[in-house]
Formats: sequence, structure tokens, C-alpha cells
Amino acid sequence: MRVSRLMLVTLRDDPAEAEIVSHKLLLRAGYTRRISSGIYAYLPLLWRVLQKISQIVREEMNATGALEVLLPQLQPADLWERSGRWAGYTAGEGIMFHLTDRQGREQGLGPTHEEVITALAADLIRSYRQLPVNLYQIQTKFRDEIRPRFGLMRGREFIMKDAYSFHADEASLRQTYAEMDGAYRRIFARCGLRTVAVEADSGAIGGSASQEFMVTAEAGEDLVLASADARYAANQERAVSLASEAVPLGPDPCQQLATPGQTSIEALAAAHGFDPSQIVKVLLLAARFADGTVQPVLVSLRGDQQLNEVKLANAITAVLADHGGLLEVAPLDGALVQSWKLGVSLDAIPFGYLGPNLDDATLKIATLTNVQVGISGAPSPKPEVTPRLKRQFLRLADPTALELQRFVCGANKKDSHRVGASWADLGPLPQTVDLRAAQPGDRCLHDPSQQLEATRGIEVGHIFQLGRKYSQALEATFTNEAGQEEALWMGCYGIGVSRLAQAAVEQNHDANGICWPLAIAPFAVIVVIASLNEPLQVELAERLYGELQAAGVEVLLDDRDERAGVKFKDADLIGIPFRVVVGRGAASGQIELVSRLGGERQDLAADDLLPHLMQRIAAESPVTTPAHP
RNA sequence: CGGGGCGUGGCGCAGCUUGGUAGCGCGGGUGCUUUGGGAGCACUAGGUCGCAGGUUCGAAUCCUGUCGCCCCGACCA
Repeated sequence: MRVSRLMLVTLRDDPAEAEIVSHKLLLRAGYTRRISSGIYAYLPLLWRVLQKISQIVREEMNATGALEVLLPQLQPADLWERSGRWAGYTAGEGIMFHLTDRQGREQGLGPTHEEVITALAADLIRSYRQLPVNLYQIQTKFRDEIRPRFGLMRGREFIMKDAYSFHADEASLRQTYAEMDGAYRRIFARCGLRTVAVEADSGAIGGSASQEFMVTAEAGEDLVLASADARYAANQERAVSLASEAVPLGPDPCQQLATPGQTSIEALAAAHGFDPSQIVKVLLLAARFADGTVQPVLVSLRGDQQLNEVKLANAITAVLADHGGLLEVAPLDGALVQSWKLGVSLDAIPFGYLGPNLDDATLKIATLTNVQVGISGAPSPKPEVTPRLKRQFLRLADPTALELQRFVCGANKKDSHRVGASWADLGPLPQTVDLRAAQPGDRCLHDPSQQLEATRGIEVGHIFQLGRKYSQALEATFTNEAGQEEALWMGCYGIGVSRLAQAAVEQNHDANGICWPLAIAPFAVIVVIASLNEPLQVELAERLYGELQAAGVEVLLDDRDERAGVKFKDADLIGIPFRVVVGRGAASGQIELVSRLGGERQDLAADDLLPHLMQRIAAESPVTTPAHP
């Protein structure tokens, strides 16, 4: 390809719209343009990169025996209603773009494809003899992200590889899951990325085991907690650790303590010399479900620990599985009562002095006159369904709180705490669930001498063992060896292809621009004609360009009538791994070869270029994974 | 959605506080000179100052509304 024909537009200044370096470079180097928030055009150079990545993904997926397909992006609502995800994905903070077609049928633009693929599996898979199978596709996904960010990093339209496997039993699922783990490691390594595999929360997709692949980068949106011995790594939302030892509380009998105005752990600890680990803090929240159910939740945590909201949401979902799906969890306060139109009075609730045994009766139904509806200027009501508030708290407690023999907690009375309370004093025990957020510096479970360290990561891949959640909902069954109908076991496996491209830039750049890993570079080589006014240079460059092309090398020829400096700057900016400069030495058949990464340069006879480059390229290319038998 | 910020030639910005007929750098075009790390000189094209109202003799500037974009939080490949 000739640069003069490439529609290459590079920018000298950083665009105002970009914040992180990879986004700036992709814009400056002419790889992409924003069309609207979270929607980007893939320009010719970027499209080549995306094709390169896709091809690597394809080769590694095919090598595991997976089958490539292409599924519809426009998906009927009823499919999503059958899996129970329509409401959650479209209402409230849902991320599915959706529309009504001319027949009045509701459709969604696919943010993911579990529903479609499971419906297909139900149709196509009849017998255990067909199993296992693994289907994948590489296509554009649509997600109306709450906050699109950082260019291709979090777009509302992006390219994803998603795969779905079907199995006769859990052991087979585990095996394919392990194969995908291996394939993913090879994919990211071949793309030239440094990644770390971490335990992850399975989120809205559902299911049991899941693992994320993080490109380590400062600009990453995720916090990874890992031990220095590399034996444990997890996303912070999932991470577990050992809490520090609590400071024991003295043996004095339980008594009330006047604590006027001391509504925070800090104030309470400061005023009476308590250690925060001696206090049980109680949080009041409310969980809203798709069917309108609103469940008040009381969470007990040790005072020095923080709540992990992802763990909390998972716990609530596990306890209340049959309300159409959890939509939202938020602190229950006056503002929430109003915005969710709960029709409840919180006047009897002594905020700041809550104990784990707060009486259900404190949830008082407000009289109608207190239900403020239709106040001008008030936000429009969010719930699409009439809320039905449960009158009993769901009581949850983190083990760190339950392990305390004696502790300080709110007395459920304004300006008053209990000191020396024990769980026996407080009635029935709350349900025990891990709810605390692991923190950097915490000791590790596998080896308490190890500490968790924080790094930031960009999630480029995620693999899940889904189990039978979707196959049961969508009645995707097969006949097992014994002749009985059984729901399929499922796994799903995603790679953010367009995100990966930007993550690669985030990890591979310098002050002059992008330094693409050879395997995903849009071109391997750029031949720069130093001066178009020198016929010898032009002639030699054209000859080399032709030879490289004939040899199958992906090569750019910078034939623009620009000064050499401009062309060097652009070559660095767009990040082509090898630069061949045809300049002063052309008369004596000498050219210069410059490596983008590291910048080392060497003079070569023009005739030696091709064999030399072929050898360099081969040296950097990994062995191709053999095809699946 | 809550909080913060920004919309002025293609790009990056100034001007706005204190209203007076729009400017700088880069980029584009033409010519001459230059020619190995984003050249110099000259000429030139290009802007209803996001949009809609309002105040005013007069609005980029003040007021109201609205749309768009970016950043911080909840969502995720």
C-alpha cells in the first residue's frame, strides 16, 4: 500500500476528547475517529489491526475445535423474557438498546448472545453424541453503557469474540473451560500483550466459575489484587483475603453508652478509645427487583472493614432468586424512599445508631398524605412496576463481624450504643456471607505471609462456566446415554477484540507514538523514500517495495512528496515495526533498516534486505498452533 | 442518574470577567526557496462563535432553555 493513497491523516496535537495515551495515539495516528459518544469508526489502519487480532483469535479457537458462526444482532424480546433478562437489560440501568418494530414487536440489539445461541442449541442438539460443541463468532456488540469511556476501551458499539460451549456434564464443561484458558493465554501472548489471569465475579452473565484476563496498564479500569508469589490474583470485586486480627474488647458486661452525635465509626472510636475492629457497623440498604419487590437489607460488617457491593448484590440475588432479577441496591434513605416511591416512613429508624437486631417494626408504612407524589421538579419515577416493599429486613453479616465475641454496636436508639454486646444478646443470627472488600495489604488465604498487592488492569477476556442457567430457562436439552432428557451444561468465553487493540497501544508505545507488536501491526514494514526528487531513491524504493510485496511481506511505501522528517515522524507515530529508509546511500545500493521498538538501526546492501527482513520477521513470529485433530 | 468541566474555521486554543462588527498556532491551496527527524517566505481559501429564545442601539461576551462532548461514581469485553 502506498501512503499517498492511504487517506492517512495524522495530528500534531493531542485531541481534546482523549484522556489516556492509547486513545490519543489512535486518534493522532489516524486509526480512528469518534462518530458519537462511545461510537467509533475503524479507519483503514485500525481495521487491518482488528483483522490481525481476529485472525489470531480465529486460529487459536479453531485449533481447539471450536466452530465459527455468525448470529443475528437483532434479537426478539421474547427470547430474553424466557431467560428472565429482558427487564434487567432494558429497564433502569439496563444496557440493551431496544426498539419496537413496525409490527409492534420488541427487539433488542445484542449485547451478548446467550439467549440466541441457547435457542439454537435447543433446536440443534438432541443427543449426547453431538457433545461437546463450542461455537464462536467475531462481531459487533451493542451496549448502551452507562458511561462510555476512553475511546475503544469502553464503547457502546464494539467488536467482540464470543464463544459458547455445550456439554453433557460438568466435567466436560470444566475441560473445555480449561482449554479456553489455554487458548486465551496463547492468543494474548501472540498479540504481544502482557496479561494476568484473575479470578472474577461472573456478574450479569451469571454462572459459577469465571476468570478474567487483564492487560496490566495504569489506565486500566479494574483493580487487580495479586500476591507477590503469583499464586493468587483476583479482581477486587471478587478478591478474598484474611482480615487483620480484631482488637479484643474488655470483659465488662453489656451496657449502654451515651454517644451523642457519634454517628460514624471514626467519631465513635475517637470519643471512647475503641478500635474500629471492635465495632459492628450496620448498613441499611434496599434492593429493587424487576417484579417490583423492594427488599430492605441490614448488613453487619466489622467496623474497620468495607462493604464489597458486588458480593452484596450476589448474596441478595442468591437469597431472593425469584423476583425477576435484581435491578439495583442502594442505601435506604429519604431520597431513595422518594425516588422509588416506597411509601414508607423512616422516622422510626435511628440512623447512625443501628444495631444488627433493628426491629422490623421500624419500617412504618407512611400515611397517604406522607407519600409525596408528583412534586414539581422531582425526578420522574424510576420503577416501571409499582414497588412492593417487604416489611422484614434481610439480615446479612460478614464473618468478620460474626466472629467477634463481644463488640460495640448501635443500640437502635438515638445517641446510644451498646458496649460489650454479643450475638447471643441480639436474637437470631443474621445469615453469614462474605461481604467485605479485600484491600491491598491484606494477608492472603493461601499463605498468610503473602500480602495482596494492587495493580490496574484492562479486561480483555473473560471466561465463564455458566452451568445450566440458560439451558434450563430456554429448555435446551439433550438425551443422555441413559435415554433421559437433561439440560445442557454451558460455558461462555469472550474477548474484546477492539478493546484489545487499544490495550495493545496502551502497553506498547513511547514518546514518539505507537510500537505495535509485529503480530498485530497493520503493516510489518514501511519503506520511506527520503527524497522524491532523487530518481535513484525512488527507483530503488519501488524495487524493494515490489520485492517485499512479492515475498508476501505486508509493506507500506511512503511515496508522499514530504520532507524526510515528516515521513519519519509519521512512521514512528503509526508504529510500523520495521522502517526501511531509502536515502543518500541509494546510489551505492545501501539502505537503512530501523526497528521501531528500541530504535536500533543498521545499514544494509539493498540486495540483503529481503532475506534479512524475512529472517527478522520469522524470528518474531510464534509457531502456529497445530490444528485440532 | 448524581457531581465537575467544555462547545469559537479541519485540529489545538485565546477572546467572554468589564457587550462595540472574531484572533493565534497547526493544518489546506498556489508560488519560490529548501530537502535525513513535523522547513522558510509570500499570497490565499476557510468561522451564522453548538442550537433556540430573551435583554440591549448593539451579544462569542449578559440571562433562560436546549442539544452535544469529556472527566469522577454505579455497569462491562
